[in-house]
Amino acid sequence: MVEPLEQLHTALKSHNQSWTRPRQIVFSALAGREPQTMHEIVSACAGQVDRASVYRIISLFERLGIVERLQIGWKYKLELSDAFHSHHHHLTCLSCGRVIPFDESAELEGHLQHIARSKNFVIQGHQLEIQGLCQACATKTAPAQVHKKTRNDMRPGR
Amino acid sequence: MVEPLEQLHTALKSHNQSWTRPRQIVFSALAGREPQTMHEIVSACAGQVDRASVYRIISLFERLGIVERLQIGWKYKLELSDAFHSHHHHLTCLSCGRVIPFDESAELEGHLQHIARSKNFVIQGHQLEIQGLCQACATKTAPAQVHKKTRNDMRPGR
DNA sequence: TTATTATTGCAAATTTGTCGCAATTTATGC
DNA sequence: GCATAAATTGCGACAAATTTGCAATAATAA
Repeated sequence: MVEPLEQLHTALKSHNQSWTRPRQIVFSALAGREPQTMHEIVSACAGQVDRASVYRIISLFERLGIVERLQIGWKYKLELSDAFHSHHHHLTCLSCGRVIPFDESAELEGHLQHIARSKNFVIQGHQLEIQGLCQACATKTAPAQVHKKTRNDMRPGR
Repeated sequence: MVEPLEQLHTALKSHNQSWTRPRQIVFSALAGREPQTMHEIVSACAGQVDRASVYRIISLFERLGIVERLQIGWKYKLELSDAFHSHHHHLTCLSCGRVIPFDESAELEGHLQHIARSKNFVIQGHQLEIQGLCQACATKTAPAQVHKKTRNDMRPGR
């Protein structure tokens, strides 16, 4: 198995991008973890990489296809992309916020191609996100309800 | 066909939520239009509903499943959800930004259920977004490239 | 209507994301 | 290696987006 940092090095080099310390640090903060919010990444790099640089680096990584952002309810999170993980999607629990990755089937892939063709559309990427309740929450929680008394000037569920 | 506002009334009532003027206005700003940015919605309600209230109302609508947000490149947009439209997804052109809606097939739906079951997950909703090039752009545009000299402290996307 | 409870508007505070520019690091060619 | 050119960072200042507290106002229930 290839070292993740090696892979980053290769990826940067192949795009004529510099191999720098901050980029390694940001990458490491992402590697092998659950998708994270920008805030979490910035915190993880605190003292080592400036906030503005984290943004610039994440932005670069996105353009290079090294990281991908996914929408988790109201916020977004970032994770290393398929080249560094395997292509997958997520089941997000609306109750506890847990993110469960899953692989996509060949049939599903085929469907997308079929849909795109019918619209004369050339697919370059896709996201599939499913929300619901994980086993733990499904059993202990009654179906989510919005109660009258509930404060509602807060964001919808993670 | 049911009046959209009637439908909103029913939806709010069924959740024990108040039927208020600001909510009707925000709803109307959304009804029958393309997905919009928060900014566009706030502008559409200018003078009628305060910005903070628009945020609170959209947030409520999301929790009630009245609106859904979808990621368009770096930004997000909001649209009325399936109950007020029909259930569908989008093909987004990375070149011109056009959004092409499409319906999902029964098979696709079946796949999702199958995947969820294998993880003991109860589905409550899902999003499927596809990016690529629409017919017009696919024919006239060469595939995007990342160049060395390109400034990289700007956002990716389109 | 009146009393009670939820929702709004407003102003102010946070949070997030950007920008310019000098200081520092990488990459390159001896 | 070492000097030089080019790219990347850190910093401080901004700007935009989103949230909050609270008093005023509108909606609901009796």
